[in-house]
Amino acid sequence: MTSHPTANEVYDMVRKRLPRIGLGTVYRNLELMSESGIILKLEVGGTQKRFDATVESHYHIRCSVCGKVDDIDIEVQEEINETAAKSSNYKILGHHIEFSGICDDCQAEEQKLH
Amino acid sequence: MTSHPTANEVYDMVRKRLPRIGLGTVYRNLELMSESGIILKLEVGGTQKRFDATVESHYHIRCSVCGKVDDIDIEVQEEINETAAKSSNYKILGHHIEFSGICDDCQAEEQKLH
DNA sequence: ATAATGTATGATAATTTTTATTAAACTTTA
DNA sequence: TAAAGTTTAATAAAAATTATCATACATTAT
Repeated sequence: MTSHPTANEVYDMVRKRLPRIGLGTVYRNLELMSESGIILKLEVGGTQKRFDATVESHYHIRCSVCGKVDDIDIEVQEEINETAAKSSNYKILGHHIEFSGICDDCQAEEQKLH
Repeated sequence: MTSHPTANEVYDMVRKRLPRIGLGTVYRNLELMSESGIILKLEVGGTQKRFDATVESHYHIRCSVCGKVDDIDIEVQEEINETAAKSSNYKILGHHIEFSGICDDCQAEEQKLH
């Protein structure tokens, strides 16, 4: 899937097929899958972690109103890691860009109120 | 300060001066201060939120080993918001870059083991 | 087949982090 | 200096995640 569900949202989806599955099983398998590189665990803004079926490097945008997370399809900035390495004594491993904005659904909601 | 303490770390620091202060008071005031723009609330990777005394736009790096968060002093990419706006139907509000890496302390730790 | 061993599960408890509640202490205003 | 307003510490509650463990399920060996 292309959405970025939280563990609870995955639980709700999976339960439609496997009604007796436990939330712990969902957490455990999401963790195992992200450890083995099948999925990504996103530590984006908000209170919950989110999971991403696309493991190739890409960026995200998070709606400041509803918290929804979507992919942002812009070019990955490979060179920025070297730039960062020059002005830091960390060994740079990678980077992630998180945009914040208002999704079209929430923009429409806002319009309704005026 | 230039570090990026969690609420609990702030609590520990403040308690040295005000031993009877409560953790709730720390959370409440950090929240109020970030709402009014005196400080930043960082929603970076890891399980806890962190707070930043520097409110001017800048980027961060997080140590994958110990979780420490530092500033990365590279130029802020103003134009990237417009790039993102073109390939998204979100109304873009801003962005944040979080690098991941290994801090010098943890690099030194690693050396010790060899 | 079936017994023995290994692995994953659901149920539940425990932990961690943050937010909410509230009576009392402190401040400001009248 | 009394009344009203605000902030606090203490505590409870909520939200998210991780740990525990007996049992169910699957695999392998006999």
